[in-house]
Amino acid sequence: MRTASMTNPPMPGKPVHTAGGGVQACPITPVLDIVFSRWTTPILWTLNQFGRQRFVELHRNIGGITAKVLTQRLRQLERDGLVVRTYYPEVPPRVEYEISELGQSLAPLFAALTEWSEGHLPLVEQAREAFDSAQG
Amino acid sequence: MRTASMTNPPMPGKPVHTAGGGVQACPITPVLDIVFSRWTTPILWTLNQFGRQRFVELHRNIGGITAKVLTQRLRQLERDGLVVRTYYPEVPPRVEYEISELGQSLAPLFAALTEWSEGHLPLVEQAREAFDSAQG
DNA sequence: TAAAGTAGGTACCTAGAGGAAAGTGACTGT
DNA sequence: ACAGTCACTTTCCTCTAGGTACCTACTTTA
Repeated sequence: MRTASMTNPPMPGKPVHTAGGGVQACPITPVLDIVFSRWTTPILWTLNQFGRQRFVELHRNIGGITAKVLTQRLRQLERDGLVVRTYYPEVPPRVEYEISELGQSLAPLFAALTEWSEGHLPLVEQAREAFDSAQG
Repeated sequence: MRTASMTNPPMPGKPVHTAGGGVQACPITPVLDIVFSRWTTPILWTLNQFGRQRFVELHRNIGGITAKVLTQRLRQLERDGLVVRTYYPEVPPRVEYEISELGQSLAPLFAALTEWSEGHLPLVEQAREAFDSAQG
């Protein structure tokens, strides 16, 4: 019975890490919804890595995402100021996406995550095998 | 019509950032499923911040999460080696959770995310307002 | 006798994100 | 005349993560 949230209904398909009425002292949950929700990270990473791209290029480069969801996520990222969309009213229409300055400020975070991944993902895999062989 | 994945069905409720058949060159997606999926971040952050806690303490400190999901996420984090669970077979049973050494290696990442959040979340909020007032 | 606390387990159900596929509009090439 | 391209948009449908509710076993307290 939560009252309808007063914050931004306009954008559809917003993922929500923070559930109903949590006090959430955790300061990094808001970032998750913006940067690390489903599909946003591959999009930002691809744009940051390969630079300005058209819609279909991006679609091919990411792989597995549907056009509908890609559009949704790009709108969301544009609204959040992380991605810049440029529309050329030519005929076949052309749209190009690039990462914004604000989006580029995420680069160190991505680098840190990649580094952690390289160093510690094998340990996670080890832990899983140990856990699974210990339990039935 | 994807063939049933051969990787770990044992653990229920695994969130999946990487969809069906993506090539995913993006190197940080695996980390998202482990560390930054729903509820795992608040759990890890709370354990890292306030240290070893019992189940109900954790439940109260996080807020908004149900006992069932908290149990699921804690099992998953234990399996991944990020959290250590200690069971005391006393008569009101007692269980204590603490962050593991591997989990502590995430602390710099959390700090970096918090720092980014403090510096750039206001800009995201600005961008949203600008976008919303530009569009109808 | 009954409730409360502790750490969950289990069964059922719903909301909503995300997938598949078809439509759109304006023009170009054959 | 008709197909094709691009960047969506729309409709329909499925799947499942997560919520609600109820259960365990044991002891202490009212």
